[in-house]
Amino acid sequence: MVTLRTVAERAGVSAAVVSAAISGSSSVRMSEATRQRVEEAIRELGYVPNHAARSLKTSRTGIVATITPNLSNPVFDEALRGVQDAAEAHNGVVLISDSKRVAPGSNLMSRLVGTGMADGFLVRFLDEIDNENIATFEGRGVPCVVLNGPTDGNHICVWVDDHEGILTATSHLLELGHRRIALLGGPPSPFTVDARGDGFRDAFTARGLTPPGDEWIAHGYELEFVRTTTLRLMRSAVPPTAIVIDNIFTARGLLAAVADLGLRVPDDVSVIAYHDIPQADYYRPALSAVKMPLYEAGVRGYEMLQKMINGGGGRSVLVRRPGARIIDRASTRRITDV
Amino acid sequence: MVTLRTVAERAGVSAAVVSAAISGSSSVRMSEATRQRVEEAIRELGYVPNHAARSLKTSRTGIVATITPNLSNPVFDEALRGVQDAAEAHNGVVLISDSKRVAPGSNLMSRLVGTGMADGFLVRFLDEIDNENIATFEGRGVPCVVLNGPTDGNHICVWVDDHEGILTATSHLLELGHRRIALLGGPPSPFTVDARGDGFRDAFTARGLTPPGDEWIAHGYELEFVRTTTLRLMRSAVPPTAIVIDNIFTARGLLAAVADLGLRVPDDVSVIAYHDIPQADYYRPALSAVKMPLYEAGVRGYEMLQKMINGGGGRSVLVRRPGARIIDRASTRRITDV
DNA sequence: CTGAAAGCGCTTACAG
DNA sequence: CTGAAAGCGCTTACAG
Repeated sequence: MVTLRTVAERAGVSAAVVSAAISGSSSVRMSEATRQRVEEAIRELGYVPNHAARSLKTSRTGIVATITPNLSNPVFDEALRGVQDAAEAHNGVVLISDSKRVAPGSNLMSRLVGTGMADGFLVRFLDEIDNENIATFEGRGVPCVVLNGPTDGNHICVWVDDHEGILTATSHLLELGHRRIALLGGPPSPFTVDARGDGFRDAFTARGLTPPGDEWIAHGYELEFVRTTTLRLMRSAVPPTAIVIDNIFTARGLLAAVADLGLRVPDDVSVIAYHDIPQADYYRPALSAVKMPLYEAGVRGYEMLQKMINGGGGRSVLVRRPGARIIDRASTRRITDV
Repeated sequence: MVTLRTVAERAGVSAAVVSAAISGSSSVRMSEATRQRVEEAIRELGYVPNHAARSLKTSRTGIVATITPNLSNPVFDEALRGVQDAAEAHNGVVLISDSKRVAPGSNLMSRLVGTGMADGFLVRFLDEIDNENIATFEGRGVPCVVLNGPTDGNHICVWVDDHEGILTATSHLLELGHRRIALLGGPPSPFTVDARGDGFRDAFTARGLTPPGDEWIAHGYELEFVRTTTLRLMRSAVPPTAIVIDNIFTARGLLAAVADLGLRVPDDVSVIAYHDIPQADYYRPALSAVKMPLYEAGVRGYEMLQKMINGGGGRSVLVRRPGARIIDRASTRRITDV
């Protein structure tokens, strides 16, 4: 194995000089000629610093762990891309874990927390398990940023503005003439304030309209829940003419139900999905969606976590730039009379 | 910070005893009473061994890195679940990376390789970039197992039997009476032997039938490629009555093209997808698919990698248990005359 | 401008 | 059955 020592000997300098040449430490200065010699030796030997030794000494790993409920849900993928790009820019590495495996008290959890394997955690908040995990991190003083959590709660959260997002989606439908609109899906809110429901209702009240009652708002995240709820909604005496579905991944459950009833989108129901994914173009009809700054939230989450790792205080933030944007495809239509 | 020393002092023993109590090393023996005392001290202090110190000493991290082209492709998700479960069983941790970021010569690549951040790599093989990455690992003597590679090539590969899988899908269509069948999608084969194409053709020849010509076989992995190819195929003078699509994720491109032509599945074309995902139930029509032992391949890949990490020689293997299985949903139909 | 020394928190022969 | 010592490969004051 090639170590610092090997390089130092080859270059005819001490280990301290090699170390400084690599990390650019200011406490050790050297001539340009020396630096050149060291760099040449590094190249010739193919030297790479040992990660374990480095982090033992510095108490930093450069690794940030993300914990997310469902790896193959493409909605989180975009936020994750932001996290990864930010990490790359900071010379960091991202360790991705599935929260089903990082249950509180699990083997993996205890290996991750407190061993110094990672400098901090980015947790996608969805349900009670995540909540317990977050508490575990915070209880041990491990830096932790929550993605998709309430910014007015007890944790440091970074996410997009769900209120604005759902309001934008709903407003789009209202402007197309729809009045009988349902809000479907989205995780059962673990927060005191239900940002999604409020956004939905506020779109109506801002226009002087009475928002639909609670029977038009359903919370749940499973495809099967979305499917059966859509069935119930569309079979009711006065069915909705449009549905806001959170999110585009679970929209498949809605689409299946509509097809099973022999109905068509957008002829019989308009559909707009919360969050956008590239594949939406390939749905038939292509799904209209509201695009949120998920990528930006990922970047911001990483940066906030770094700040906390470096001893700075964390602060919850709602990422609002760029704002919610309608990506109009083919699943909504204008209606004149109902 | 609570260290080994703190625990040793609390328990009134030396550091060596604490270390042995934790790792079960056989070189140090102790009385049951002593072990109890140590364990109590560990519990009281909430001690967790420092990962960096441990791996510096042992040259093992317990971390395995997986590199995969597309995190949100649900097909790989199942293999990844296998990898993660196997890791959990071995007290290991899985670090997941996106291969678009681990480009050869990239920052991330050089941080991952040779620094000892991970003990070994599991690389999902798809294109030229992955190929270069694999070469980099092997060139540096870093243990590496390739998922989805050719078992008769130069690398240590673990994957499922694509020949059997596509043969099973094709046979299913043949048994339903189809003769004009196309094979669509799948990565352009980087291998000398095209297992998928062979499986397709062998299904015909095994029945004494002449397999379709090359114009009925298309290789490509992008949704757009699948869409335009389907368009071309279905618009030809004598279109196929059935299509085998590799894989179920790119099937969306096919479905979009069929819908755009005003055709219906399975009335106008039967469709069977290679690889199965839970969401297939929610496609309309629900997509029939061939389920492969992807989970098992993930487990096996992890285990093979561990063997290599421990100095054992690796060996390419095709995971064949359980064998390819048809999950019959609603996208294929029997035809009597064409 | 450069080198020698201490030490990060562990594990593992080795000595008693 | 238990303890003292060396050392994994780095970084960082500190001394020259």
